[in-house]
Amino acid sequence: MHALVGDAVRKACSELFSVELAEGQLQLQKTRKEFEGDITVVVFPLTKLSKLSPEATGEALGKFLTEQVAHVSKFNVVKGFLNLSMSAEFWKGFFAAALKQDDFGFASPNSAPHVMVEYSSPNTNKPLHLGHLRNNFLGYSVSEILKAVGHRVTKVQIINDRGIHICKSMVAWKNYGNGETPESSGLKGDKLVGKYYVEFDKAHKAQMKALIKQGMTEEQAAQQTAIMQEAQEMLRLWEARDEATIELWTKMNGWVYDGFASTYKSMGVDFDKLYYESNTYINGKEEVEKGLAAGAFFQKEDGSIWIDLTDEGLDQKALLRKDGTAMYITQDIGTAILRFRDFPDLAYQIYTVGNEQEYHFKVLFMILKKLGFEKADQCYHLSYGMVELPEGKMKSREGTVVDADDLMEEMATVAQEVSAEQGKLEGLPEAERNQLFHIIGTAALKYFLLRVDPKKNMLFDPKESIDFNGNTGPSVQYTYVRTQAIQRRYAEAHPGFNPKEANSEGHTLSTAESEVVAKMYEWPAVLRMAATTYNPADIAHYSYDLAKLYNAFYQDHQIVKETDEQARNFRLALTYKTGVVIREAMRLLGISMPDRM
RNA sequence: GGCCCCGUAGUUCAAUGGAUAGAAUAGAAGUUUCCUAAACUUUUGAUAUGGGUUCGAUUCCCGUCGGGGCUACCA
Repeated sequence: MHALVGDAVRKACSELFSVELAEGQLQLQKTRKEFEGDITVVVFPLTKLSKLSPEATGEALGKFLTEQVAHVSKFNVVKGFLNLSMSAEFWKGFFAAALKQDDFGFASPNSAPHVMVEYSSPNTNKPLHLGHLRNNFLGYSVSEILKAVGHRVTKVQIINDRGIHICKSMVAWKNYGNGETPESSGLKGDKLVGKYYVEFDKAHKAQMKALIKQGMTEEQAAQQTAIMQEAQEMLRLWEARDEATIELWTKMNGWVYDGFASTYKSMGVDFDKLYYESNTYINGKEEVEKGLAAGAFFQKEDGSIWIDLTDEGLDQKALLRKDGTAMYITQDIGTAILRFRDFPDLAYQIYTVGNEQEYHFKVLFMILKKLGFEKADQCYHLSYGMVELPEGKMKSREGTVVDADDLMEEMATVAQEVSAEQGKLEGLPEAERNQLFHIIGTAALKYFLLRVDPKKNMLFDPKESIDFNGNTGPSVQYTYVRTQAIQRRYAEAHPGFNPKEANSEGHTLSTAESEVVAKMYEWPAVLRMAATTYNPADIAHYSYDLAKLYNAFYQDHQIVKETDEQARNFRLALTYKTGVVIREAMRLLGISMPDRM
């Protein structure tokens, strides 16, 4: 429609005003719903060419377009806006074509370049929390959206399994754990390890207090506590491959992975390949050595290796410690290069990481460039905002962290309560019901987190449970369930009915019907936009809009009971296709559709 | 201190420089002898502030005020 009208307006301008439109002078937008029409030409930019008032220019264009262009049936001019209406045949023709196209809106698989999407990337010393949920849902959804527009996608995560943080948990477990295991305690593995991370912090704080009393400054004390020294010693032992340390490390990380696996399963996300920092940090060290030899980096007297980014307006940045051990950024250098080596056809990679690390990635990409890495420009930081609580940022020390498992479970409970209130699902076996509650609960959560522009910070209030009414996941699910229920009902009396084949040639579309069709028409463009901006929120909003229009249509149209065969066939087809588009759109958000609820 | 991001109905979110700033929720008023009311209909209510650019600014530029983040030989 845009292309059709765009070309026509260009032609009109050259014939009416004898000028060629420059890029940017042609402005087309969807007509606002207060006005009559489907597509609007913004006339202001054209007045300079036409040398007429905005109104007169609009009238002239409108007259030309309705007379000369097929499918443009009517026009009206309001101020400087030319509203064009497409003909009924245009909408019916579009719907008939879309109906038969099972992959309507989607590009064919592997028709676009191979991309890698990194997300999740947890530390292995504590359980996943609300921030990880936004990260995982976003990364998973962006991957699905990229696949939908034809990319081959490899989903990965880098597991931060190495470093002082895990050593802290290890020391605390060794000192205070009495051999406790997930089996003996009944705790999920990641929760158990997280518990000892907190234990470490407690002991460390207590020891600091004592040292400060003896006259040390806070900074000194933080370095000097016995337990901190022990953790640092453990890190040294780990890098030296000390057998007992590696054994403990392997065991505790194993517990964490078991815990994560169950959380990921509950979230409905997965990965094609895992990278472990404990492997990639070695590559990073090698790359840093190479860079030093090539003169990209420099070494300080104490032996530490740095990069000078002051020319770029940034600071100097350490890349390797004086004792030669790797830092966070060291392994990131190695990982980036390793990934392109693992997948030679990789066009680019996307890092789904919070916006507090924007500086880190800016520096990382600059380092890669200085190293002469040819794919340095093919790395993109998909930066997303934090999830804030009413009292501000989540802080594990203050116990204000919202745990991922707890939250998902709570959402399922709310789903159960809502369902019970309305007396639904009573005949269903318990296992099936619980599965439904999980599907509905996670839908509410995913939609809540994905409907917001990823770049923006957002607020979550744990005291107010996430809504199930209005612009929410369950509400969209409900509409889908409605489309399925109607089709089931019709099939009872008419087995073998195929909405794709049913004849509705003679049916004239009502306003509500054509609004649903017009919204459906937008789907391919919405999907492309979401893919180019890495923004699942576009898809969430679209799904809700479509569901809302369908519900309005449903409200005052008979479907199964409609006596006119052509009208009934059309409405059944519309119901079928709306269901398909909603299901596919929500699938791209990682939200699955129940058959009933 | 320096750098970056954000201030939109009571609240949570929308709005490629375009029309009368949209939704949801909360508040008010309605709709179930008819395919599931997690729905539908009506209604109240907002661009922090002062300038500038523009035919036109929530959007772009500058200042002020407010909020957040980064600025480790932590990850």
